[in-house]
Amino acid sequence: MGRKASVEEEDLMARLSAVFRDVGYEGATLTILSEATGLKKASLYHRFPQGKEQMAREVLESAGAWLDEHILSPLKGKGAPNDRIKDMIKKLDAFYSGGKQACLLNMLSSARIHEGPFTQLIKQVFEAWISALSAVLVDAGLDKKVASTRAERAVVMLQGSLVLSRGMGTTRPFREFLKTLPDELFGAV
Amino acid sequence: MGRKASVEEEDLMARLSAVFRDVGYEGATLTILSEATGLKKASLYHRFPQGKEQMAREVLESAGAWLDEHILSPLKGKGAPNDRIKDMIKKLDAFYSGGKQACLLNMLSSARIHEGPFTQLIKQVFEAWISALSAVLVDAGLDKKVASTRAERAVVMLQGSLVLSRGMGTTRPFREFLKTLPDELFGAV
DNA sequence: GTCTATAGGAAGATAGAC
DNA sequence: GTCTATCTTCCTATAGAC
Repeated sequence: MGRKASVEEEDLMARLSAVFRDVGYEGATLTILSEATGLKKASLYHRFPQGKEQMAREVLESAGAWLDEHILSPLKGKGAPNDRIKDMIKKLDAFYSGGKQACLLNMLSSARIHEGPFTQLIKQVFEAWISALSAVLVDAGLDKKVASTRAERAVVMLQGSLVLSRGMGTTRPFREFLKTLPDELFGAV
Repeated sequence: MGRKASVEEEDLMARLSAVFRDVGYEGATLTILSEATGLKKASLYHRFPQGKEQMAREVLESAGAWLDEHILSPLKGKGAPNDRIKDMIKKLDAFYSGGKQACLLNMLSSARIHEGPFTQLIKQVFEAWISALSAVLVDAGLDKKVASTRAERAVVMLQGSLVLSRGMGTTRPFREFLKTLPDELFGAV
């Protein structure tokens, strides 16, 4: 881990990411991105020769890598399934700032850009997420089909709770989602 | 119903709405809106003197009114709760084109616009929706608190399933949501 | 690698004819 | 009410100094 990404690089990505998560691809102007990073436009173009599209793509790739390292890998660990889920919930809470920050996957999948270079990447991240969650449930003894259905439903509820949290101006839906997630997954309803 | 909105007016709103649902507020340029409606920019400004912001606001109000008339009112009808939900599901399927079209409430809540004039409206629509759903569940004999929780969860899953459908390039999550909705609401899990 | 300055074009918005 | 033509502003992107 951290094999090549320096701290400054990670910080740069985090700042760019925050903008895209706030206002989406079209809403993220170079002026805003410049202010958020402290780098002038020309400096951003030095780092990202292909401009905003490259920024969004690298931010998305970076988020995918972060998810893989901090969420999906631990999910594939060797603790009890219930503990692994609890660990994930803590990470999710931090990653989405308790429901105050939106998800890149949602905010970037509306890009008006020509047939979306993000489309495939977004799809892959969703699939990897569902797949990893499903594997944990299979470990917990659930039927493969049931595990798959519940894993996808968990991701659906994560996304939906973030949408409602933003739209209703309260983090309650997201917090409620995190609280009920173990039961939703393991079926103790 | 239909007390003042002419057919052409409704059609205009539907076309504008389709654009905002596809590409969001920032992504919806006047050029795109013009092409989608068949009206030149100046004609759009004649109808909407305050420009794009007014278009988005009226589209949102129009959608709220549509929801109220075609979804929430029938939900408050006098049939069996289960039938009322089934009726809603049919309407939702049509309204979201089987999961192919996104929700305005999600696509417009990212508007980079100054503190969002849509914020309050979006919140109201979410609340009205949850409230109406909750009332049906209370009619069905559920505890008020439980009804409220499940109603909100249904809206969460609606939004989440639309996000996943768009992001994964398949309407399956949305269709799956519609299929399981009655059980999710009435608790026959 | 970062900056100031600016080019070039697309965006939102308006004037005025019909 | 709708149009063509135009204005102004903002945005993306580049040139070139340091």
